[in-house]
Amino acid sequence: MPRRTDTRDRTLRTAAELFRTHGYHGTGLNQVVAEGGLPKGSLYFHFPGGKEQLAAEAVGLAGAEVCAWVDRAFTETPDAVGALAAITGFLADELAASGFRRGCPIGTLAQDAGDAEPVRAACAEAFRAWHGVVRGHLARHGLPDPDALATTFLAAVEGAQLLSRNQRDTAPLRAVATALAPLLRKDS
Amino acid sequence: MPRRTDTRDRTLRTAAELFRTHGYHGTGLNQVVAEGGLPKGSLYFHFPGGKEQLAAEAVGLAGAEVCAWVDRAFTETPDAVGALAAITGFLADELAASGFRRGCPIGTLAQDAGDAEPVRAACAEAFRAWHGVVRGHLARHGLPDPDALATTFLAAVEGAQLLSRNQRDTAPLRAVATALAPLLRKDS
DNA sequence: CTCTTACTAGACCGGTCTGTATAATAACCG
DNA sequence: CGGTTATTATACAGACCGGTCTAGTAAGAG
Repeated sequence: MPRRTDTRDRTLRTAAELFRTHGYHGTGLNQVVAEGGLPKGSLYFHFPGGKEQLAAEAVGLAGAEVCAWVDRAFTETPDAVGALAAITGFLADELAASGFRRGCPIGTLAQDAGDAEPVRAACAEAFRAWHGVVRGHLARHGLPDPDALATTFLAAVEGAQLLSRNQRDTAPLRAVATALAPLLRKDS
Repeated sequence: MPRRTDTRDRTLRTAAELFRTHGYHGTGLNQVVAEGGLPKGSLYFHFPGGKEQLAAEAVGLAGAEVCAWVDRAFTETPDAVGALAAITGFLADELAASGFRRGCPIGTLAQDAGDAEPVRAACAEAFRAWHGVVRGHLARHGLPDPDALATTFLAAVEGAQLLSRNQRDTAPLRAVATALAPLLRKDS
């Protein structure tokens, strides 16, 4: 039986947008419905698991998009330093454009939806996939200990987003891009 | 007029503990009162600014403690590499001991209390102070570009806490300690 | 003892939260 | 046409939210 409306998808995207801005507990389902002009009656039809399922699926969606986008950043630049610069640069632009309101769709939920196990698991899975992509590219460039390096890459980018958003200043993202560069050169 | 009870201080500590565990919106004031065995009637006597003031002051308190502790880590170790290892090691132990429940008292609130301006400002101030301490020590060790390096230090530690907590594994904190070390040696 | 001030008890407000009813509508299938 | 399934409308339950209010207790000052 094929789906006949796009309500489910629109719900997911509206929710993802609100979650990354206001966090898990800071976002109400009524808010999601209102913001997206969505039919309230169908919320628990499409997501019988309630808010937790909604958030978990939103994280899954965002995670896949981030992975694809990071992968593209690495393939479209000659080396890892360029990829890092592209990634932090894009994040900085996006952050500033939103008035420093929208955070990372995964990191934000990872912080305050830790008690909702399905959401936590979805975030962990997204981070794992993201880490795998970065590690693969670092290894391809012949960098030493790509596993720990990829983890540090992720942590620094995630932390820099946090700092930049909180301080309403893209400086942390830019600082990470420059300070981390030496680790991403072959001769380090 | 001197204070006659320690209620205010106990409220602050209970709130800080709950906030770093469940986040800003995930923590209710009734919960704070119940958890700490605190007099509900006096909540708005001590904190007329309500939840926002409570959270902002809790962040201030935690921020000062973190600063002092980081400063000690740097003075008690011969070089920056040792300090980073001590810091991440302690954080990993503390995190694991709490069953991966308690996050950074500043970072957690910075994520999901961004709309509560006083709380956001308190977090920004705490990060600023923390950054100042680290930058000072890195400069003292003669490291180049201590400002950006300190920012990266902070971002990586904060991000690693996020990852470790979410994945219920101290590996990210340990990975950051090893991968970031080359940047903290004089001959880098 | 009296008075002032610091503090607490605990009920209560309107509002919002997630989640659940029941029933209506709308499309496809035979 | 009838029947099945997909989807939505709407009202509401029950709990909890942050915050306010009034009344009162108790400790120090004079």
